[in-house]
Amino acid sequence: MQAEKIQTLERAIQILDCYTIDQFEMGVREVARLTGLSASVCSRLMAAMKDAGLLTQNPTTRAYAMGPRALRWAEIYSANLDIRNVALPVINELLLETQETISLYILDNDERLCVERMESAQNVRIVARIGRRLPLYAGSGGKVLLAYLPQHRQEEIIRKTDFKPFTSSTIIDPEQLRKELRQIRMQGYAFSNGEWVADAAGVAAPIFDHKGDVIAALTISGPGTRFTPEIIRRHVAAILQAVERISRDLGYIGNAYNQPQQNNPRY
Amino acid sequence: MQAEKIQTLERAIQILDCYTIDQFEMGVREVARLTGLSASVCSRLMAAMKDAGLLTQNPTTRAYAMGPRALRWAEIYSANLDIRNVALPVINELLLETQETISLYILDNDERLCVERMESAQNVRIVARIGRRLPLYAGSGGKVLLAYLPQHRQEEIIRKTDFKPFTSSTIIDPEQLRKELRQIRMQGYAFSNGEWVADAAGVAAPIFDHKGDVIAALTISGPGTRFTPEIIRRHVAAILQAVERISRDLGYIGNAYNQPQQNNPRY
DNA sequence: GAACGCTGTACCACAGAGTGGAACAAAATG
DNA sequence: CATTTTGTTCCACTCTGTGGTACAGCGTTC
Repeated sequence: MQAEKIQTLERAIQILDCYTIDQFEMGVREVARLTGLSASVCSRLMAAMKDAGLLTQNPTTRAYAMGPRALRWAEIYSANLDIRNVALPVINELLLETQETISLYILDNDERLCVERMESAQNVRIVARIGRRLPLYAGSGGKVLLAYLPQHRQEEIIRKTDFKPFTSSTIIDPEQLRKELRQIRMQGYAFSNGEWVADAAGVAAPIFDHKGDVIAALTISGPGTRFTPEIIRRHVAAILQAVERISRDLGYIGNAYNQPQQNNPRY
Repeated sequence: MQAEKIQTLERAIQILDCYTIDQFEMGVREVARLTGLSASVCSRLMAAMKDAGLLTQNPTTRAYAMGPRALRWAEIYSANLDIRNVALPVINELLLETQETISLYILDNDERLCVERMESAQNVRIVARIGRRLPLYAGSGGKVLLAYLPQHRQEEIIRKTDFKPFTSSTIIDPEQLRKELRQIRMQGYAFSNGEWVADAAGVAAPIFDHKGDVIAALTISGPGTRFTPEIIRRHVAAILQAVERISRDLGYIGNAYNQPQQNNPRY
């Protein structure tokens, strides 16, 4: 089942993964250094990827940058991700209502993956990036996804996790995390302040599919200074209403065995 | 310079390209048929791509669909496409003002490539798809890009083009196209009605970079029935104002040798 | 329920695709 | 002008990827 890796493919992916939002232009040699591949391999692979449109080459610098070819693939993936489609209009409304950045995360490979975001128009705002991967133990969205996982999966991930203190508020004690996850399950939403990025706060709530499984987390995030107790209360109410609508649109009918949020003041 | 193709890479790309918005789930054998590759090759490559996250596999059907891996690459490409970033807020305003679908196209490989779109919220609307490729000779956006190309490039593309009548309104006579392109250059914008999709009309205008080259086309599109002469006049005014702002934000200072739109009533 | 068609995957001998060190020209740097 | 660093090309070698075949599993169909 765990098939043999295709070397060429792995290497091509490795090369593309070198590029980031900040490091968006890199030469062959630099990529070779980062990947540990030989310069000739990188040169040939990257030239081929240029021909395919996966990379572009600056004619003067001769350095490479990301190309447009992946756009269509990403679009196809997104288009057929039905959570995203259902959530989109609700996210839009939530943005108008809260004036903060709204993001949608799904669980992918023991991490959370941002599949949609709409950014606040305010000058001071949280920028989210579609396609970005973040840890599960830091930030409200991550904690929500972790909290609603089946017990054994949750425990497995916590045990595997190498806790790093991104900020002074990051939860690095597994026992404290477990305690907080229990509380999140009880109240139906999560709150965080500066766990992943200092000064960034957020509230998050889980989205259920027709089977009653949690498949995504919706978050409202912004600078911590704007998250006063009164505002937090309003955001919690807004996000609970939003995830309720999305979950129902996905065919979620009630609460099977996830004993969630019915004893919460949702409206 | 035209390096030898990397077979494995080409094949992997070929496989991913089989998937579309409508055909988003396909089995190994079907992909093999479409690509002409052997089933074993497809199986192995696709299994590897699954491991990489480029594809996902439905555990019950065993069929494959697009995976999330390409999201990040697309995001990196988009993030560093400065036209798009500059255009985004203007597109947003244009959507609010016109209530029609707004799209941004760049020239890529003798075709136009949609790199951004915002959709009208109206029930009857044009749906655009980021990453989609369309021909240059049909539709307002394509004609604009073609019109502002250097003469020899324009001629080269027209000669290479295999004109297909997508609708009864599609321009398939090269001479008529040339005439229309000249007019577009003179008036600074393009209009089309049902050239690419019947019942779909649009207006488009060019975006210039700091060198005075046209790097993109912005379009307003919607059902032809809504495009009355009065509305068209309003949309033309709106889009000219929009491309003016975007071009200026990109460092476009005036009109170098592209002798464009200064003798038009822009405001 | 047997026979069929279909699926995705594992196997393995073989060919050739991809490798990587060295050599190259062209810029950039000192 | 020497030196370093860039991306690319070359070519003999090797190991990667190939594809025909076989297999197991699932639905239909007779």
